[in-house]
Amino acid sequence: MIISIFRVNSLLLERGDHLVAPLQLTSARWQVLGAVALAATPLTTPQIADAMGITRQGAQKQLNRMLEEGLFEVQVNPRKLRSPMYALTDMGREKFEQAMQLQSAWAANLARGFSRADLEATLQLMNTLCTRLNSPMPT
Amino acid sequence: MIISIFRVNSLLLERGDHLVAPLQLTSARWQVLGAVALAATPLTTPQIADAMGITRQGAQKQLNRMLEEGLFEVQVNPRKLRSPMYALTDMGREKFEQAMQLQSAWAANLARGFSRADLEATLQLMNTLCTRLNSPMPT
DNA sequence: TCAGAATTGACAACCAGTTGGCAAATATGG
DNA sequence: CCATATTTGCCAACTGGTTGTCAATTCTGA
Repeated sequence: MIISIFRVNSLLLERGDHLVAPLQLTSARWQVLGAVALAATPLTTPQIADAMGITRQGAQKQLNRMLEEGLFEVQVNPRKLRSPMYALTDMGREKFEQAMQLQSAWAANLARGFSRADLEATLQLMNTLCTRLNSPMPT
Repeated sequence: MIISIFRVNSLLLERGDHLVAPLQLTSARWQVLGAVALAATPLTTPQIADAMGITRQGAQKQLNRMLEEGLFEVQVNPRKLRSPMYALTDMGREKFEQAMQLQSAWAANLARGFSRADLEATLQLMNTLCTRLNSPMPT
């Protein structure tokens, strides 16, 4: 099953890349957009990294590039001058909307034939694996 | 659920790396070992890449390094001089055995509390996703 | 208050994988 | 048999992500 997960993961990334390529996006950028779009307030780099489950440096790379591309704008964080908060620009919001639209058709097609219960059972198993993989950290 | 899969995947890789680090392995090398160990006969680079679901260049990189480390040996392919076949050395076989031993305890712990049916249902869903992600290739 | 700890951004080096180009070897069809 | 197409190995550049280091900022507690 682990190997299946590897396989599905790499296929999802590959197909996801193709899906959003017309929008000048990649899976990675799309995830960053999503992290900020779904948050109630602008986020700092470390918060975005946490939300994505990657390191802050990895998130920073994408952020810096997407800043230049005009998808994000920084808001000075009054409490922490070192750590600006990132918010979507109108352009960024629009990109995300477009991506979500493509994605919903794609996901619906992938999920066809599975019941809600099937999907939820799988999701729950995944989440359990997540917590188990996180908890015992025998450094 | 897609995001959960991303999360589980990255955690599995990270933990897998830690698991086999004492053996001077990484998840990637371990997968290459597995591809060859589980095959009936020695494999060529493209076959290994296919088995792993990566490109031949990616597989080649690992193979070249693991050749130097003595985990693999090449057998001249009588039909195709350009494309040697890779077989495990005794050392390579031993490494793989050690990794499998570590892995079985790890996997059992991850899977605790789930019934065989749960796991098989999830596996089947994953495999279905694999085939759906593979089939419609609107280049 | 202020010394030490933790957070954060920037930078560089690295890993795993991809793409693309090239040349050599192999396969295929007329 | 031979021209052409495919497979294959190698090389280089790139992407996304990691680790490590450094310096600047912020937080904490005595």
